[in-house]
Amino acid sequence: MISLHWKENYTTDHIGYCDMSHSDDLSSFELSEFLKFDEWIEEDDQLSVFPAANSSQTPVYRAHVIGESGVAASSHEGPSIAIEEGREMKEVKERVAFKTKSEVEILDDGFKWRKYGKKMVKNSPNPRNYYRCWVEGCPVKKRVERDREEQEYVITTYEGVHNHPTSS
DNA sequence: CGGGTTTGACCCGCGC
DNA sequence: GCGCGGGTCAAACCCG
Repeated sequence: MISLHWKENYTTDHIGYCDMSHSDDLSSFELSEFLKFDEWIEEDDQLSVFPAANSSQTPVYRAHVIGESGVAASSHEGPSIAIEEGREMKEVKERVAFKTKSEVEILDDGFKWRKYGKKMVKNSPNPRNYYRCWVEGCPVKKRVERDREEQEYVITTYEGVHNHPTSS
């Protein structure tokens, strides 16, 4: 039913990010299918699903999991959105966060990003970087910061949905 | 010279 | 109303 696969240029060092292809009802798939792929995801974390920007014909959705542990303190808001086949997607401010084990903070996720800000966050020795999607008219933004207590992890927060296919 | 990045200023919502 | 924290702007800066 649900098959998961890592983006091919990611190694097993990277967690919490994957594409998901499906056959039937998206709103009722088992969260537990996800769990075995990611030790960070908690049982009661919310799952949000939205169409991945890709040019293929088969319906491919990108899924992220958001939970208390992965959300920057001030930005927590329920991202829950259910998508039904053939239904128009609801207009919501989509905001998803995931955590990646990595030494570098520049993770190639298939999109081009343009940095527009940097900020020191309170109670953290690490700066937070702000990026906007490079494509004209695309509303997507992302924040990248290193986890406060687990320095080997990078927290990336996406906001919005790409309105174009991935370049590169 | 041109584009993206840097970096301090600015702005805005919120709690006191 | 004011100060603080977080997000954004934009002019200077950097590097090809």
